[in-house]
Amino acid sequence: MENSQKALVLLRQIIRSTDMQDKDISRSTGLTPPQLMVMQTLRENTQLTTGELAKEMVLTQATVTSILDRLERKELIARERGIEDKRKVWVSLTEKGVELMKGAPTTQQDIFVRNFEDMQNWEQSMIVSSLERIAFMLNAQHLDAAPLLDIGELDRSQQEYSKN
Amino acid sequence: MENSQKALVLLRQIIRSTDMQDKDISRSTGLTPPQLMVMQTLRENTQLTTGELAKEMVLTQATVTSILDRLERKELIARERGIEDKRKVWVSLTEKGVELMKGAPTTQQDIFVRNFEDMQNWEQSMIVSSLERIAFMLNAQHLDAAPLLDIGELDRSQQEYSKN
DNA sequence: AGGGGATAATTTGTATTTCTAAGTATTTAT
DNA sequence: ATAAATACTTAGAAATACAAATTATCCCCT
Repeated sequence: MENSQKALVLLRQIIRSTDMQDKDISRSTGLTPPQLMVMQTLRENTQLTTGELAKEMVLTQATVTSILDRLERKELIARERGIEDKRKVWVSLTEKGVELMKGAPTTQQDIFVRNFEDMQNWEQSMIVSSLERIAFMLNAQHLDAAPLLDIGELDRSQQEYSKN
Repeated sequence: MENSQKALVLLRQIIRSTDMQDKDISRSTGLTPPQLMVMQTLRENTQLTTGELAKEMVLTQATVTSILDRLERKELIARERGIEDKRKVWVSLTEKGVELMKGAPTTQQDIFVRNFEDMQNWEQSMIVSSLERIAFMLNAQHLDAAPLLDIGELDRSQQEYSKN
């Protein structure tokens, strides 16, 4: 098989694995995958606005608002109007939210780190630079391909998420 | 930063990029992301049963059934009762489905392949073996961690996707 | 042969995600 | 000071996702 095909297959495997892991964590925390993603993002950033969360998760603000509604009802996050800019809403984990995220969610990362650190240093470096290469390529690709794909939008017949 | 942390960050970037790409393709084909995933899976496998699709996509059969309903309504896939085992339902792309998948969806992969093939051979090999390593690790990890995470299920208070 | 359990898919019912469009409040720029 | 832009929410609708129940078929065992 071509190297490029191998890489594509492996990438799909990697994405599938992380997807399954996310579902494991979802189940063990009692959160849905999007809710979990909000929690994870907040764990790493302390405080974010609704808009920043939306951008980070590649979702619309409206979507994030509704996910936050549910997390707020469960008292896992708190919303706070901005003082300096009152349009903004700052979101952060509550005590309870921090507590929940202390359990299972870290486990997976810990296992990864442990396995990763068992490798020889040269291999770690090799992997990091490979991942850098791939990440860069894929990122550039998204930017390049978006305009290309828009050409196809002219004649699509069954458009609109909300109409299928 | 630690190598392991770098790797984690890069993996997240990679997943985010592919996620954005999928959304681009979704928009250009007029399919939702899950619908697209069914189509892509079928493009690679010619014929699959509902259950095989569900397993491949890490979803329940019920969910896949409802996605298939909509794709069938659009005449992009066809269902056919198994002959040798009548419980099974074989799913495949229709002419129209194949046609739709010929456009945009391949573009992204083509760009990837083109970029990948521009690299030196030694670098291609390096990346492939790095991805192999990561894919293997993550896969093993899912299997290892699942039982661990189940322990936490005993005292979870807000369980169940369908009750949040 | 023929019943009981397992398997494959669907149906049902409900919560959640996700989007677009419209609306509100606030800030910024002219 | 007013218009445009920004940040977020609300409203409404389609799609996704699950568990549980149902239907049909298969397979095994006595």
